[in-house]
Amino acid sequence: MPYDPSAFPPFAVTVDLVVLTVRRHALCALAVRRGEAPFQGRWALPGGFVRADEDLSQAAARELAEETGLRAHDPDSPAQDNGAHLEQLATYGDPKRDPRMRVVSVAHLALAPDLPAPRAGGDANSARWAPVEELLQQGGYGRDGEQAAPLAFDHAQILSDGVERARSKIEYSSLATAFCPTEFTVGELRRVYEAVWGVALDPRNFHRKVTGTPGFLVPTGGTTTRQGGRPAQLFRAGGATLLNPPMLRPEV
Amino acid sequence: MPYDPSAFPPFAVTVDLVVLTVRRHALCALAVRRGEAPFQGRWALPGGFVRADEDLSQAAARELAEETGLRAHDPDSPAQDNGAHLEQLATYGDPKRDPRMRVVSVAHLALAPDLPAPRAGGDANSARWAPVEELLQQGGYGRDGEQAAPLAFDHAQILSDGVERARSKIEYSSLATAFCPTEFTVGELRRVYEAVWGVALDPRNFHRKVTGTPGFLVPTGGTTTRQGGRPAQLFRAGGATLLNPPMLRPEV
DNA sequence: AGTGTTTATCGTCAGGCAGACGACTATGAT
DNA sequence: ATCATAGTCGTCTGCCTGACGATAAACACT
Repeated sequence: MPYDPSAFPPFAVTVDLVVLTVRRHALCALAVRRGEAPFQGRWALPGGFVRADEDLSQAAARELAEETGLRAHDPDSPAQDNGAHLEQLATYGDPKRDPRMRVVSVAHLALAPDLPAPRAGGDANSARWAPVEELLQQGGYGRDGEQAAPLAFDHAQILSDGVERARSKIEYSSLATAFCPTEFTVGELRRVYEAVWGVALDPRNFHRKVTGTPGFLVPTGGTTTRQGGRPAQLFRAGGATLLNPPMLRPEV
Repeated sequence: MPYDPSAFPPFAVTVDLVVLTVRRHALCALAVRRGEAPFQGRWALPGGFVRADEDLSQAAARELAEETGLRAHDPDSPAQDNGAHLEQLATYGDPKRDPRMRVVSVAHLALAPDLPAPRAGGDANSARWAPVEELLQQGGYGRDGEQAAPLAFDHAQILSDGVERARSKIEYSSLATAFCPTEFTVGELRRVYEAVWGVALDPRNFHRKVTGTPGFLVPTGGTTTRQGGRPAQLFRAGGATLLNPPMLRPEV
């Protein structure tokens, strides 16, 4: 059977980003305000079309840089620089997910340390970090008394999937360090786990666990008191990516 | 900015399937022989174009049924009928992955019990179950002395990712039962783990573990001697999908 | 200077689970 | 009858975790 270009329907392909960070003890996601129909004025996940000569991961990295200024890690290289972790999440292709046309969106998950205010084309009003609970709740009112309209398109589902991926992945990998600055303390890392999982962890058992896992943390020699209290040792992320045995998420 | 249909490049979107099963103590994948260029005559993963009115999971289920006759489970329903497990794996969109045009492929992973010979349009010579090692090795010769040419396109990468997903997922979920018929013995389930992981497991510890995990296995009351030796109890898959604590894959 | 507060860090102890492995049971094959 | 094969039940030991006590080192008060 010869190749027939009319044998398949054309699609638009986009990348959407779930960019997560931890701010003020809460798991937050980057949201942008839509300036055009459909869903004009509603919050959405950042994203855009994949270009003709671009790989999917390249498109995701480009969108991430445009929205946050972050460079993405190559997932295969050691996590040494200050870039964000970026990985493919899932692909969403319901025929009705975009009322204009057939769009397949390849969602990606990015984890970033706490950043300064987002810059979206210089318009501070069109992008923000919002707690994921606020973005995912149906109805109700957000922190500023603003009506919490649901996210545009199927972005609530995408965000929910991304959060669940992050929650499970910090169990068995060292990914939680992607939420931390280059140097961090055990307590700061513990507060990441507490924010992402929404639970309280025992500081003593947590300290024993993370410092006892080979390759997870590397002491830098320095200390800090930026959290108050007794000075804490500073660490960098070690080379290990898989934690064995994993961190255990407390029961419900 | 108004909606501009020329603002994005058109893509073809396909689904490719990694269909795994366990045959003769080996993890096998379904491969089809390509009848047309490019890669004519080479083995490839089954797959096809997503239709204009179809969701991605629908397209994957349709392709699975066309290739194997299996109906796919709804991933949210209990695994009671004899359908196969089907889940989205990852999406591959390198601009050069198909020399003809820009194709984005949404790969799916299917796990099936041992099946009769595959039927691909009635042509028994164009589809087969092959051990994944054989499909993934570069060069060398397969079981029948046939030159083991690499899989077409980037299908070796897709297959490799699918196998890795299956290997890790049977650790913390009850998915290994998807490789078994409706009723199975503990020994048969253990041989599934051994084939997928490529290791030997202690039959006594394995028996203690799986029968002691609540909701994993439900005894049917029957017994069988189809494996020889002492009659073994028959079980069905229980309702539990997540195993906590997980099965532990032995160290390398 | 002393006291309280906060955070970090070390230790102890009991319970649970996994790996190693012995022992016994119930079939079919020779 | 004996053997080979597979299944099932126990035991023991070591490791890890959760629960918690205790100490250390900073800062903010008074």
